[in-house]
Amino acid sequence: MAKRTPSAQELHRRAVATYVKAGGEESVQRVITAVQSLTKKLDQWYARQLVDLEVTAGEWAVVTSLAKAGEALTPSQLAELTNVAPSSMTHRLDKLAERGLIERTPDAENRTRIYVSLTDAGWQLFSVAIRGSDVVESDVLQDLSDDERGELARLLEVVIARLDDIDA
Amino acid sequence: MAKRTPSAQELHRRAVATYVKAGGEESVQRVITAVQSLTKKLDQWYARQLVDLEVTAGEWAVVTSLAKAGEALTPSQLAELTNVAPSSMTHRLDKLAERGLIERTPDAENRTRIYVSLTDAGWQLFSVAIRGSDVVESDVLQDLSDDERGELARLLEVVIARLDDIDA
DNA sequence: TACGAAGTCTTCGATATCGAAATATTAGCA
DNA sequence: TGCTAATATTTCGATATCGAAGACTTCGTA
Repeated sequence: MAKRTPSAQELHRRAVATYVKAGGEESVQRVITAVQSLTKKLDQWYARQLVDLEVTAGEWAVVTSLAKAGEALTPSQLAELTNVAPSSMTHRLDKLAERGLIERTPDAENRTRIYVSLTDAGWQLFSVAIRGSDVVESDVLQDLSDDERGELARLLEVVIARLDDIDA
Repeated sequence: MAKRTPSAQELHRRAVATYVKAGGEESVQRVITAVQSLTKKLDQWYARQLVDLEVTAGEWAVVTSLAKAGEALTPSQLAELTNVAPSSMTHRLDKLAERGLIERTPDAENRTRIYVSLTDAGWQLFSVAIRGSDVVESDVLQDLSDDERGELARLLEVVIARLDDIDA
């Protein structure tokens, strides 16, 4: 390769500069860009871990959504939560059901509706994957003290509290 | 729908609790989960904006990568940057070239290599989209003071500086 | 120079995703 | 009740993506 790959830090600086030049506000772009770069890098690591578990990113999104919800969800809700078309969910659930990770239960009260829930095997897969990724995530945050982590989390949570009020 | 959709804040709390229960560390999961939820929500908004511009998320990833790089990139580099298989990039670039947003230039020194660059139309599209999304992003951060935005950016940049040293 | 290994992009067949239409059920209301 | 609209899932055809293999070029080294 002709040029050495620039550091993540350098890429971040360039990205912010580019967005500002294109008309973005600096104080906004510094935050948003940082969040995006972090997610992109994390996604690359998750992708590798998922290969080992023989689960696609889309299937994993379904498993985590169910785990986080703590209750059964419908295919449409899962499609919304995982940013995918409802029609795509059908096949995805088929594959997950084949592997015994989820199960579909018809709603007795509304026969157009189906509830999807994690099986024990699904929970087990979730737990194994989380413990694996927690190791990497821990490494990523190693330069932040406990106080700084708390402050970072607090600031992000302020932003999250605002999310529902926008657009609608 | 049977139950009201829970707030983003409530979803975040549940998510952290779930990850901790599955074996994750709380100070880590509070941060990582917050970053993920924020990105997911942003992605949903970007998706709508991109529909208006008649660009897919994958095509947009190529445009931003080129804009941020500030120089021509090869298809492999673009595939790496946008988390996609190299073979998928071929067709994506075909579509972008058809629309006149990018152009391919063979490398004179190494004939196996092709350089991809943004056309003027490509830059223009980028600029329009950034100015549009900056509005939403500004709204998202409206509850943070300038000092808080600076602190949030600083903390995230500390994390980013660590990214390259992990895994390799 | 010669030749095998490595690098880069594309092609190919299989699979996943999308948006629109089809199917079926439920809700609202005259 | 009966009719229309809304809701929820699936089916279908077109397109996008993937991993493996192919075609070509360059590199390393004897």
